[in-house]
Amino acid sequence: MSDELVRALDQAGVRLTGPRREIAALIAKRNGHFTAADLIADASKRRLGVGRATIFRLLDLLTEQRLVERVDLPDGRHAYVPCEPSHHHHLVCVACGAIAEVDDCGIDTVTAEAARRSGFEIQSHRLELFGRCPHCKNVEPRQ
Amino acid sequence: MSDELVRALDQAGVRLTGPRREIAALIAKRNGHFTAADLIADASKRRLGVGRATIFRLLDLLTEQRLVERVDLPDGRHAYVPCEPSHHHHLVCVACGAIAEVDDCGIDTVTAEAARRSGFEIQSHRLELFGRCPHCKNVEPRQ
DNA sequence: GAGGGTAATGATACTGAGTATCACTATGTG
DNA sequence: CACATAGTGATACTCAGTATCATTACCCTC
Repeated sequence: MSDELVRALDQAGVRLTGPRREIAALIAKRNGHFTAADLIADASKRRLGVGRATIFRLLDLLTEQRLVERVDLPDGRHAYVPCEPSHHHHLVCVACGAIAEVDDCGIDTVTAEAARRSGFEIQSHRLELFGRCPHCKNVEPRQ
Repeated sequence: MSDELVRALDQAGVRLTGPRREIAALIAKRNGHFTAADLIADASKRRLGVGRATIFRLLDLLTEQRLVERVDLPDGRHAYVPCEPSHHHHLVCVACGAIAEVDDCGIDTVTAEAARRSGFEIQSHRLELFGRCPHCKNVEPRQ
């Protein structure tokens, strides 16, 4: 649950404050991606006295620590995904918001080929896959 | 030049208005990516009487027609890139902003593999590569 | 070429995400 | 326990993008 995030924050050498624990719990309670607005809504719904600014600050911190990654949804919104701090890519379910992680199965050959053709020196890349997760695929077979 | 964009707009069955021609010229004059804010600044610098709303509207229209594509920069900003209306990916030079297009050299095998492992049904994907273009690679060899 | 229906425009005001500031609070170290 | 200071929430702000609406100008028809 949220323990994992809290533990990681502790190791990062930052203070373990009440608001941070509460926000971590909110994040743990969501599965899949969420937006900053989601967390702000959650917090105000439960009347935690947590300020908007604190939520944005924690998201920045978590992103810096690579405990969370920012994903740009196809519609341009920014979402966050709690994840392993290693390099990988995300599969986003457009129906329910579930997220799966994939390690780079073969992407390196693609980037190498692109570099060869273009003459660019590639430093980083971002691959995002959008579709339907196993569950949603069956529930609404097509749409 | 901007003729290409204007011609494409004509074919799309929309009106070829003065503001649209002027914005198309601004886009043509930039090479590589640009943000909406760039165009707004250009327009106000030249005292074209073009409103902000019109610029956003034309960007939407161009995006719809696939004459321009939106790229999410690593820092979260939204940029636009004039490009061919076929499916492809972008190489973005982080130093000068130049853009190169690459067709999907092998990405399909990657998405197929990811789908197999995760059970997702993949509908679309987005691959963005960031690095240094051949010119910038040589000018400042490392940084 | 003129007339007219209507797509497009620009001004204005609005929304909503994210940031800056700053006095106050609470954490964890010594 | 005391204290330095990281962290907080309230507030106000900026900036991208959208909605509205009266006015303008395209371009189709004649």
